[in-house]
Amino acid sequence: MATARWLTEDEQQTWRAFVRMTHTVMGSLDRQLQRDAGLPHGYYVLLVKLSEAPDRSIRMTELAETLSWSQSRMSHAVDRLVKDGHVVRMPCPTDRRGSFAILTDAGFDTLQRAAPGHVDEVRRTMFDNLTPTEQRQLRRIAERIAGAAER
Amino acid sequence: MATARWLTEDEQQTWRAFVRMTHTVMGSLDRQLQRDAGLPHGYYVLLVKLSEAPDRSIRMTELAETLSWSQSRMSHAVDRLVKDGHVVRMPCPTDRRGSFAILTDAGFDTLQRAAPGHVDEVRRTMFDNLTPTEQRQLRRIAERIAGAAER
DNA sequence: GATCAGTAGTTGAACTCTCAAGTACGCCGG
DNA sequence: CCGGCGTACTTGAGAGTTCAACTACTGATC
Repeated sequence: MATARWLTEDEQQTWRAFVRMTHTVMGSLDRQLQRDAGLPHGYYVLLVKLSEAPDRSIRMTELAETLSWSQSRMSHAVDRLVKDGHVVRMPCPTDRRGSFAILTDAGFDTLQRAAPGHVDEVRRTMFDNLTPTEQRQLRRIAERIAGAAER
Repeated sequence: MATARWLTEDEQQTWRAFVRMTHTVMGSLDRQLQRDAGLPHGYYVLLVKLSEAPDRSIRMTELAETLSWSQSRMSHAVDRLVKDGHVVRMPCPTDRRGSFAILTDAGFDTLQRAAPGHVDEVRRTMFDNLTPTEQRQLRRIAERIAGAAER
């Protein structure tokens, strides 16, 4: 790569602002969810995915793929959620290697209690600071960048 | 908060794209730096800050404030960087409670070796996917959102 | 100069995430 | 029906982060 294509002053500023943005937004969110529901953001998303699935249950591997998590991470996370009573595991009847994670009623309750505060926090940190135009721009940019990484 | 202001479908999509973007970008960056320099992204930034400071040294508290880190996190991080020989601590002569973190030559070398790959990764995941217009838009949005959180 | 709230930093435990193995099962080709 | 390769997890150790003490010092007050 010889002498790398260095960042221009403007790119530098953009990059640092981007990093600050992600840390402030994700940090606020994590703290809010931890405080109000005792869950990190990732675990909240996990529960949301389960709540949206038929029978509130998803195979571990599929869940891991959906969230772009490693199987190991998923296994540890479900361990914790089982301990808390938010989730139960069920062996897969057709493939004895596999198992399902199933959202319990208690888990669903936690989700419902956490959701309003979560939405407020998302609004407060993001949408309240964006004009409709900026929101469209951000969506387009985010989809482009996230999409590019998926190849 | 009564019945919360729910997210519209469009906001929902924007939000999920945003989360995907931050995870893919920050994830790639962390993996790249971990692989090539044995450092998480935060530690890289820490070393960069030190390298930009007069005498390559900064008071612990000031460093923590600059990075929006807790003092505890800073203390643990510097522990690790000292073990690796990237940083040394020096007691503050005028305030015996305080101490400086100082970037060593070895730390500076690590930084210089890591920088080109890091810049490439930033380009690859971000700037290569943005038109100049989008880059301006992103900078403005990021500064706005990051700025709003600072009050 | 004794007191005492505040500041600077460290420490240890609990938690999450990653990475490398390990276990158990499914699915083949021979 | 039996190796052997791939899949679906699980496990354990190591590293980073947070949170709640805790130590040591400063600066202001009386």
